Amino acid sequence: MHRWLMKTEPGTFSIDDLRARKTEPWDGVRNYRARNFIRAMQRGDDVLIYHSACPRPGVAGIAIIASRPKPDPTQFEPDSDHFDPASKRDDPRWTLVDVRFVRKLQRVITLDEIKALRGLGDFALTRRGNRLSVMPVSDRQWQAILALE
DNA sequence: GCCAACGTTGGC
DNA sequence: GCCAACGTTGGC
Repeated sequence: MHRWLMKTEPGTFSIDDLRARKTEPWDGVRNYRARNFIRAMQRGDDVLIYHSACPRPGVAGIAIIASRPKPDPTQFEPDSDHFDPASKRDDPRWTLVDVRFVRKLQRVITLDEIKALRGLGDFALTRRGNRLSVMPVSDRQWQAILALE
């Protein structure tokens, strides 16, 4: 069992959207490191949903992984923003999982608060200049962040 | 294989 | 809107 953090821009798809949709295929990840984390995911893994590129960046809710990793269909759709003409049907380059809503936090745990935590060890979210949209979260990180709620 | 140019992310 | 950081592309 693993824990993860997945970023989303709330102006495009927020924790409220996920609540309304219940389960959402997490398409459009086009970064190899992020993809490799997606490929390591298993049904039932816990996820922090993080709001980025917005006035109050931070953790906004909790979800779980609701499918095995599978090919992201948007890579084969020419009209999609995520179309990848180099990806092959018999060897798809990009992978997604279904993400299921669990709950919205009572408040957003902001990036500033998370940065102020100590003793979290190495954490991609607070590393300088990090742009990774899917990353692992340790048990200690998970508990420390949610303890702020 | 190197590296400059360019594009994207995302905090501020 | 700015800009630092980082990934990707493509010429050589």
